[in-house]
Amino acid sequence: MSGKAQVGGDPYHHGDLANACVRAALSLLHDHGLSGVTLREVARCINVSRSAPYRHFADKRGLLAACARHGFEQLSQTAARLLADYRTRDVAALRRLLHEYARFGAADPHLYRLMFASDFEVDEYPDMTAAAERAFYVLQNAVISGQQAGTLAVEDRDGLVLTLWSSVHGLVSLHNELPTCSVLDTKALEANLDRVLDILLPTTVPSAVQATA
Amino acid sequence: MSGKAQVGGDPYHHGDLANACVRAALSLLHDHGLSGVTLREVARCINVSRSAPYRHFADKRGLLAACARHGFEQLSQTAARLLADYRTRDVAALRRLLHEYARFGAADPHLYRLMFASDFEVDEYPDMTAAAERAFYVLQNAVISGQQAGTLAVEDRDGLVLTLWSSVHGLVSLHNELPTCSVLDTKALEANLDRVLDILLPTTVPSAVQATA
DNA sequence: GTTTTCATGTTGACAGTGTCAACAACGTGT
DNA sequence: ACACGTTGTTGACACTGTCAACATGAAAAC
Repeated sequence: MSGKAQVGGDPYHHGDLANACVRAALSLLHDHGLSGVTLREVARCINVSRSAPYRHFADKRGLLAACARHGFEQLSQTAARLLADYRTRDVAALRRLLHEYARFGAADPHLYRLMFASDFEVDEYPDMTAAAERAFYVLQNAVISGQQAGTLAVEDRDGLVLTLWSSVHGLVSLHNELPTCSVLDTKALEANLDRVLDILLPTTVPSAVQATA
Repeated sequence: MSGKAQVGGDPYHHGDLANACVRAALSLLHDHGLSGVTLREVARCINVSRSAPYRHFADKRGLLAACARHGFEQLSQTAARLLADYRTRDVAALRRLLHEYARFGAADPHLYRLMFASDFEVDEYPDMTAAAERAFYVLQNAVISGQQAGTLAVEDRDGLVLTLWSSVHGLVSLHNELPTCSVLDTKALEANLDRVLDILLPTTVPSAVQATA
């Protein structure tokens, strides 16, 4: 039960092979795309034989699912930290959150694609799905808080959550996959995100702009 | 120069191998996903030797890009036909178009993913990119027409196009990739699309009902 | 009509991959 | 001290993308 965490002396029994595999796979994914992620290359990166990962993952898809899960957890943690830092719960906070989401998606397009466009079956990796669900809860709560703070007024609140998430996800996806498409207008991702949010979150400003003013 | 179109007698010289490859690949993609699309299997489907496709496509990616291109062309043709059938150019026509887009994306999730989430490089397949651009043009024109008809009033018109497309694309993507996600509320794709469009395209119905009135 | 040429299809071969069964090394409880 | 289970290794297999060398047949040149 001792968490020996690879002190370096033991060539056998790596100590933390599962996490090491995920880290190596994430690194390969970031640098060389999905086609660059090979079980054999992953093993090579961490100086382990080619089929060692099979003691920790059922197959290659299992490792990739673990990578996607890691991505979702990183996303929800980042978002939760951001929301914790800023105590205010108005539209400005929601916008900050969505910008953070966009930055996350743009920072590692290959990982983002793995998270949102790899053909995992519906109930194949419940851990991954749960992690994804947790990330969405953070966004949903931000919208609900914004509404309770009175700066968001909509009938179909869950519809707004759905719309916001679809829009931002779609925008990130388009920027990552078709960056030269004319509809993106050669603008940067966050500039376009602001255009989208200006339409989706009209600041109903006339009476009171309390947030940043 | 005779377009002999495979009369069946000639086992050699297929006659239309390039298109046959694309069709077979599309069929395999639809039925078995991307991992089921194999050059060897494609060749097998059309009774041709394994490396025959190399006379028509530089490599496997080339064939896949041709499939994606086919998808984009099908999309823009469907959309253009729809717009031609209905002569009206109001918000209702725009909604019909976006529903058609959603139906297209849901009809073949694997193809949709290939079109919007396969790591083709930016300038790698100009034909495919051009076909994609043409499809977007149809949508853009529908929005412009809707605006000219007076039923759409927005400041940033291109921003609205961007927002609509991001939303619908994102929604389709989420439905395809994470169909059980709670934010989708177990509703069908087109029901959720209506929720999104109710927010994005407030009907400002003939007489009154200013959205935030 | 013969011959040349060239696009198109075939076969053999190779390196690389995911995966598994059989084996080896190590930590651990008895 | 010793058996055992966990973890890592090696050999092997089927399959893949890809290419060079060869085969075929239709059209062009003569």
